[in-house]
Amino acid sequence: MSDPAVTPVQPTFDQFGLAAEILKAIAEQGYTTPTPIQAQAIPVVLSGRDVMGAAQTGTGKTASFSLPIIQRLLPQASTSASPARHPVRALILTPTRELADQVAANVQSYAKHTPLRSAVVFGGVDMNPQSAELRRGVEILIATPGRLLDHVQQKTANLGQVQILVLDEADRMLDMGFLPDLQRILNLLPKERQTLLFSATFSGEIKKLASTYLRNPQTIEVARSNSTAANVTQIVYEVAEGDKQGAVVKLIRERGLKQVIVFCNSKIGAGRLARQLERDGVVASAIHGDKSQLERMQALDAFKRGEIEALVATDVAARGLDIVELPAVINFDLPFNAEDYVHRIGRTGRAGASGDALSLCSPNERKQLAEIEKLIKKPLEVERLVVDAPVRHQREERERGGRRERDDRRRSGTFERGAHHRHAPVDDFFFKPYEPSPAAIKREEAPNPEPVGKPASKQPLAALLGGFGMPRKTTSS
DNA sequence: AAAAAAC
Repeated sequence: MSDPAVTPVQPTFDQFGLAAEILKAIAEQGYTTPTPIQAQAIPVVLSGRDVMGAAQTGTGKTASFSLPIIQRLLPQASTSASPARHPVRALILTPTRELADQVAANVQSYAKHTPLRSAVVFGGVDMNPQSAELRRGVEILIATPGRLLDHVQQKTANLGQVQILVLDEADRMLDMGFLPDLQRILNLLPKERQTLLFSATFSGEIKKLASTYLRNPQTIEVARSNSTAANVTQIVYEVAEGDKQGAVVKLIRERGLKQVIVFCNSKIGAGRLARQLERDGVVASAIHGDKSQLERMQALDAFKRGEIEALVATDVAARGLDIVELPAVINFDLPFNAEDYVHRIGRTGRAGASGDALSLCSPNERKQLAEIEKLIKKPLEVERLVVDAPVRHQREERERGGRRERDDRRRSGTFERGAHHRHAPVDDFFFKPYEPSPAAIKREEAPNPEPVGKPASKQPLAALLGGFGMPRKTTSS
């Protein structure tokens, strides 16, 4: 579908007629050439038209709306200190707090040579500093919906003069059940305004939202939706569920990964994996919705500063987060929602850099893998990954089934519970035969040896070669 | 099925 002829002269930021203060900030950020979405969106936003934008994160989407918004607000910018002279004129809504924070940092840097003021408000942190900042007056407000409505109720935010609204990651906001909040916010805004809607996909719901709240929008689409970047190498490793942790350590060590996000499907799983990685000598930290906002921000900052090797995350970090030049992401679990796969691996291979997306797939995740391949319209390369010293306790606990005590889960990861390890794992055939390496033998002699499991010879060779061909005994209905 | 987001 893409037309190779449409890559003419290198465009520059000068061509848009942006103010010198903005161009200066862009240059200071080290940007010279607009990305495709920027080249397309900036003129349209400057013209005042509504926009329906489809763009992956990592395509320069934030600048594509921030820069022209700043330009459009600039002529009205007041240097007056009076808060009344600084009503909210542009409102940017995002689904997650981290994304709000990040967009705000970008806006701040683009507007730093202008008199425009920006602020960010989101939940999980003290409202008072936010209220104080809002009272001082801001032209550009970045927010998550819930906290914004809170401020509206407290009368610290007045949306009556908003001229430009941005709905960033709109599909995500709908997924997260923000529609009622969005509707309430939209009803507070002037009808006469410019609305920019960005979404990874144009689902029926998104189209409905757009037809209700956008006026004659210009559609902008860069890179087909649901596609994955060509510069990202995707590998799927088939691995038994209980060996995933060992597999992560192995991948990090073998590939010498200094900065990697490891995605898990559950908050408990993410917390547990982070602790286990730490025990294996990987500097790791978890980020998920049960962590306090402070912990979340600290983990993210430490990761960005390179103080953490592995950031173990739920899908709170799947979208929008921009960590420069992330060399790799690992999917510890395959996401339930195939679209989330695209978002997760969008964390690597940013802005032309190459990246690796490494996914662990256990036998019971075959269906998810198939869904992903269907969505991205290409088969994924599947390799076997042999883990020398499998850590089996997790799987055993799970497969012991009903006998599990309620808080087993929380304490899993403790090796000391030897009595619980007497059952042989049932799905060892997955990557057998098991040939212990010297390191594995050493570990077998360690204080709490794991049973190695049923001899592999009992399993048909086809199971080994075919890998995913074996049906898994269902453990529940 | 799980995650996210206001107090």
